[in-house]
Amino acid sequence: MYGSIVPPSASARTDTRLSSLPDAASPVLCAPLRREELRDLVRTQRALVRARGQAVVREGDRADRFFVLNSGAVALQRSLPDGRRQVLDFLWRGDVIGVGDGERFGYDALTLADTALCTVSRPDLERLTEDYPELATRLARIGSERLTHAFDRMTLLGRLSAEEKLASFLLELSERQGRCSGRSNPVWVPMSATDIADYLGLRVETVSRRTSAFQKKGLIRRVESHRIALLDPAALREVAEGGEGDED
Amino acid sequence: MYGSIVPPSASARTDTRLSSLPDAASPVLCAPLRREELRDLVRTQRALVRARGQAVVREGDRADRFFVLNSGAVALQRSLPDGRRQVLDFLWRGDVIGVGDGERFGYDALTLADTALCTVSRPDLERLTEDYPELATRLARIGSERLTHAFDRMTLLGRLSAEEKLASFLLELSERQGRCSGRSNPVWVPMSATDIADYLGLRVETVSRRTSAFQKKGLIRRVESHRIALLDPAALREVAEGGEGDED
DNA sequence: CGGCGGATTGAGCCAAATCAAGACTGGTGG
DNA sequence: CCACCAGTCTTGATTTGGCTCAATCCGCCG
Repeated sequence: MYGSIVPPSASARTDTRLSSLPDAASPVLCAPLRREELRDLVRTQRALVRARGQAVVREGDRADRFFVLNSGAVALQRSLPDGRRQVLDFLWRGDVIGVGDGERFGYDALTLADTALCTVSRPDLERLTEDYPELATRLARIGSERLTHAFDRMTLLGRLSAEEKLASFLLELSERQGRCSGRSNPVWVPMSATDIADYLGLRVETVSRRTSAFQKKGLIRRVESHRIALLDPAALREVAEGGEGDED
Repeated sequence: MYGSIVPPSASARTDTRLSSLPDAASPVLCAPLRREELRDLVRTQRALVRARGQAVVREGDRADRFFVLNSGAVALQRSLPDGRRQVLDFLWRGDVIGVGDGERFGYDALTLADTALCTVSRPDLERLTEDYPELATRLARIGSERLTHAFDRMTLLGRLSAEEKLASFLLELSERQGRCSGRSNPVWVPMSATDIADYLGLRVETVSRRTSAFQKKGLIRRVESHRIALLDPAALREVAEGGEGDED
């Protein structure tokens, strides 16, 4: 969107050595796994790093592995034969690829920035859930949250205006980054305007125009490369909920 | 849409006596449960019937029960404060409400026609999954299918034209009814045009216009009350996939 | 410094929304 | 049995939000 892709604070350290994982509390702050579970995981997991724009999984791949994001960002997406694209979700540190999926992945997963993840085979995870029943519960919760989020997204895509969509998107980014990394206000926006458009069911130009309009109204401010400050989250919330949009 | 709501073949027989359930193969043809599982279920399940337009669950209700549809049809939906509505899914005989949900339901479930369902409490179902581990697998599969379907729907809502949406909808109805009741061609359309519009992210008038256009092109024909014959499913498929739409 | 890909901005257009009548349907009561 | 009523569907006229097309502009990188 504006500037080069630089992770918010984690710097370029990719942090892929698995041995460092269980001790480091931070990289898995909102991951679904706990220390003792991770300790067992380490035996079977593999770490991997993907540069920006690489595929982690492809639609149709056998879903025989799970992935947990340590850093970076990933987009889940579907592509139509004629090139149209729908971004299904953006994934952040601690998010998981493969939970709640069936036999095969139903989407491509592409990195939006340099990304470090670790991966566990499905049989290994199944074995783990037997040793740690609470883990199964946690995974089920993740699945249900994904579904609830999918319902949110359908409502957004089907019924919100461009302005409402963009406001919702910014607030979602903020909320989600607050949960995962603690810093929710100058929001990290690693994805391109095209990615955002494909997430919201809009075109790039519309995203650009609405972003400019928000900035002109003083609701947001572009602070640096790929970062946006929410100057008036309350007003943004108002816009997102369908408030007239004429009160400035 | 046109005419009164009459279930496709099942007539008005509501079939709610639970004692009849385990023996009758037909009402649960595509249900996730098997005979022996159902036999145990019968001890704890309750049957209920809802007239057209009734709520089965409300958004925010504690998700402490599961529901299985025996007959009829249900819409899952979200409502925005200003009255806008998004239909998340239509449910048919054999479909389940509550699988993959978290602590609380994230949607209203309303009947589109007179509907018979049975319900099991969550603890009872959990007990059952211990006795029949395969049932847990089946429920997981249902959950993953719901998620995949949610991804389909996002793509439809975000990226398809009105014409493509409607064609996809008709084919989905046909496919789903084929799986559940065996009869896939004259499709049963129990929901109102408004419901369809809210499912596809369109307005009623647009649904009506596009339906008329399909009929004029000879792709479909309204055969009777709430039933539509797909005269040329291949052409409909072509339209749904983004075929130009000018070949008639 | 110059070129390239993505972002922005402008002008005009078009698909779907909106507004506004009617027509049909099913249900009700006389 | 029919007339009427309410709700839904259909069709037409018009508006409009977001798309398309087309220049730039800007930041990044070689």
